[in-house]
Amino acid sequence: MQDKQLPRYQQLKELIINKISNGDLKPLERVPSENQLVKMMGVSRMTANRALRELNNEGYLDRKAGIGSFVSDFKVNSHLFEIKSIADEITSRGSAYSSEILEQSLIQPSNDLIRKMQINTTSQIFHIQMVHFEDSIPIQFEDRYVKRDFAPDFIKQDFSEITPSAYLSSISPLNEAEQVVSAITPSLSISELLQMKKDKPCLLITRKTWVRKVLVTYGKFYHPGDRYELLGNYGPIMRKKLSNK
Amino acid sequence: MQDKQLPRYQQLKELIINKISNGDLKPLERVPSENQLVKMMGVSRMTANRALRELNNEGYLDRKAGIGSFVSDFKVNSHLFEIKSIADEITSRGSAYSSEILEQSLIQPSNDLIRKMQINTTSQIFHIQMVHFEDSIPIQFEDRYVKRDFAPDFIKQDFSEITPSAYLSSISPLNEAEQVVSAITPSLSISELLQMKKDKPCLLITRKTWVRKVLVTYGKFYHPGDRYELLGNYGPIMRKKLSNK
DNA sequence: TGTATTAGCCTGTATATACAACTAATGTAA
DNA sequence: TTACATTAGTTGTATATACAGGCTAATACA
Repeated sequence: MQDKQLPRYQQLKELIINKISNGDLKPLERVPSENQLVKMMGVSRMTANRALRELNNEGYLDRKAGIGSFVSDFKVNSHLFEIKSIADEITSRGSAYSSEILEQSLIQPSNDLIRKMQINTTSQIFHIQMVHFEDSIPIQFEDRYVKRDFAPDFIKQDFSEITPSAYLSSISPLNEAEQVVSAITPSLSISELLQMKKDKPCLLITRKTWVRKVLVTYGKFYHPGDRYELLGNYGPIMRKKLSNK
Repeated sequence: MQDKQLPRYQQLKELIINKISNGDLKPLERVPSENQLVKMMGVSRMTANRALRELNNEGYLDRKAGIGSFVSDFKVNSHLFEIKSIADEITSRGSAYSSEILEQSLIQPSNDLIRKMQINTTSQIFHIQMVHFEDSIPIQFEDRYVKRDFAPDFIKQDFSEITPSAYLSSISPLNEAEQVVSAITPSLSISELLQMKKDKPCLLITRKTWVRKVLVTYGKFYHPGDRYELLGNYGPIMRKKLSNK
């Protein structure tokens, strides 16, 4: 695909990111030190340093002088939060997660969708609609489209076991996203799905996600306004301190 | 304030950030090259390189091999968007900006505010309420509190000339923020201020901003749901390409 | 045994050096 | 004039080296 090779620090970074995202390296697990990378990978220490330092800045790792580098226990506050699965979010609050799937199909995209997803007319698109519950209370209605080439087995998945978001992340780390947040009055059908009172507002998140500059999913996520808030941190990543025990 | 001095690459970064934020360096303007910084500042090229490279990663600069480094014409999509002044946002859309100030005073904080702003009971806090208009249509109701020590002259400012957000940024670059976005049904008074129809939803942004780990402002920003959307980009910053002319 | 020291590993920073790739401007030859 | 080559300045990457400072565990010593 890409004819010229990436710089070595970038190769190092991707190697480590891949090990994190496929589970080879688990949160809080130790990652090779700079000097180990020097020996293992045949790079200079400064190159290893740059790779680890940037992964630290990007929130993948936690580093501490005198101790070492460790996979970050992130996904909570990180700038990657938008990729976080709603199920993780709910369970991390100590609540029970469940879901109900309304539709899961392969469709011919409408003209509107062709424009929004920047595809050609012959492409086929997966479509899923489901409701996510926190302690049996509906917290999100998900209406998502996924490019078929990116996730050819999307249709076979059991999304009561793994959320679409988590499944897509397992295929490849989603590394770019754009989201538009707005407040709307929901349509009657959505209002009923979310068990909302009449005329109550809805937080609508419209999100596009890219992998290597290629758009792979487009989704709308409706939340009851009185049951959901969207948290964002900006600036230097507020990272958990490493415990010293 | 801080007893031990910052590393040199960090000093370089802050020097340049300050020149950008106080207008010494304007968008698209050239910043000293790495070799110029070597001569001017007496650092090695790698140190200058690190400073400029990180400023590039953080969205402050645009760099191009063979050309140079330039102040980013950002504030549109950048991760710093939350600091952007609503006035800039409106004028950059080609609309006319105006505002109406409802209150501007020095108050004794309530217990609730003391908790939210992490202050002690003797502190005094500035309070401002105003409405921002786009082409004479209300687009935001701002309800903001500001620490007195951070901006002692806050009360004297004419915020029909400069928005509170822009004024605070001019004192010191705000480098950390947390915002919570929610959808609410506005109170009657806010609904009237924003000239909204009854039962229409409101996008509420609650934002805290820090300077060097110290919270300086706490504000609530109400937007009519049908007239405002919040855009966020995540992952590698999507930066405008430099034109080559 | 208990305590202090030391050795060794870790990250963090800083420098000097080198080469590659890109761009703009200049000089040169057809 | 035009086309091509050269040159100088820029960023991008990579290496080798050095020292500082944080932390841990082994060691030496009382």
